[in-house]
Amino acid sequence: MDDLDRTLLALFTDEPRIGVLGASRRLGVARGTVQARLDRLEATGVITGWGPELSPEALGYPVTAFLTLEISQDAGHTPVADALAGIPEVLEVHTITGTGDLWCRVVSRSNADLQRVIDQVVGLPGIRRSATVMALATQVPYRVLPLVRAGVSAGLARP
Amino acid sequence: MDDLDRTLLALFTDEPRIGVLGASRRLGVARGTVQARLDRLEATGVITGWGPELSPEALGYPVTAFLTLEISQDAGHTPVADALAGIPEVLEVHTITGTGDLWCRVVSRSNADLQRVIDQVVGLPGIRRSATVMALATQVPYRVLPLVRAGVSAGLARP
DNA sequence: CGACACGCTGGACAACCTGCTCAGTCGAGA
DNA sequence: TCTCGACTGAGCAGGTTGTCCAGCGTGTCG
Repeated sequence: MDDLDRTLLALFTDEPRIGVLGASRRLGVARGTVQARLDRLEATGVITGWGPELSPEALGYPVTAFLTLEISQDAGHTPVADALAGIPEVLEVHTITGTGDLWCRVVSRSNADLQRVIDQVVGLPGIRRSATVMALATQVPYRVLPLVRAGVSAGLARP
Repeated sequence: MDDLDRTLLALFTDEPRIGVLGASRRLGVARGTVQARLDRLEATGVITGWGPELSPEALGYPVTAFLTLEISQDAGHTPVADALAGIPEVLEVHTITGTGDLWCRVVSRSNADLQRVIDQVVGLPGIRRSATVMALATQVPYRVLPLVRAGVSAGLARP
C-alpha cells in the first residue's frame, strides 16, 4: 500500500471506466505494473469488488431507518440475523455493544411502508423489542477513499 | 425496471467482469439491448457507479462504531457535517430523528485508536454530546440486490 | 563484496471487446 | 391501420485485455 496504490484507488474511484491501460498512461507507469497492483489489492482484500453500486432511493425505497433490536436471551444472534437476512428491506445487520443486541439498516417505500417493514422485523421469532431511528438526510454519503488517503504515512494493509 | 433489468443487475453483481458482450450471451439477448439497459439504469440513477469497493478492514481499520451526536442549538447541521466530512475515519453521516441530531459511522485502527477518533469528533465545534455504540460483528453485510429481486411485481424506478 | 529475489519497464502477440451504425422485425397504443 | 419504441442481428474500425518475455535497478542476505 504505497503511493501508487493509493493513487490507483483514487483514480479508479473517480473514473471507473478508465481501464488498466488508461490508468497506466495517466500515471506514467507500465501497464503490467497497474495490472499487478490491482491484482494484489484484490488478493489482499482491499478491493472487495467491482460490481455496480445500486441506489435504494432510485429503486423506489427513499426512506432509511436504523433499528436497534433486543433479542430474547435464549435466541442466539445468528438465527435472528439469518431471519433478518431474509427480509429484502434489511440492508445491513451488525451485532453491537450497549443497550441493544443487533443494529440494522432498513429501507422502505414510504413512511407508511416503514411500518410494514418494522412489523416484519419485530415479528421474527427471537426479537423482543426494537427502537427505530429514521434517517432524515444524508450529510456524508458512505465513502472509504479518505481512509486510503489518510494512510499516507500510516500502517500497511498486511497484518 | 423489468425482469431483464433485474437479471442484469444480479448478473453484474455476481460477475462484474463479465462485460456487456458476455452478459448478452449469458442472457440470450442482443448486445445492444444490454448496452441500452445499462445506460438507462445509469441514467435513472439506479446504478450510481462502478468503482472499486474498498474494505476498511483490509486498509487497517478493523474497528467500526456508530456515534449518535447531539449538536448545539445554535449550530446548524451542515457546518458540523462538513467538519465531520473532514475526518477520514468518518465514513458516513446522517441527520436523524429521535434523541440525537446526527448519526455517523466511524472506523479506527484499534479499540484504543477509537478513542482518538471519538475525541476528534467531539472536539469539533458545535458538538455537545456523543453516544458510542461499537459494532462487534457483521451479521449481514451491506447489500441492495435483494431489494431489486423483491421488486418483481412492485413499483418502477421512474417517479 | 557478490548473489539473489523482487518489482518495474517496454515490447510484443493474438484474441477479444467496445462503441457505433444500420436495416429489419415485432408488439403496443393511438 | 399507422406510428412509435424497443429489440435483433450484423458489420466495422479501433482500442483493450491477457499473457508472455528479456532487461534492469534496488534492496536483502550470506
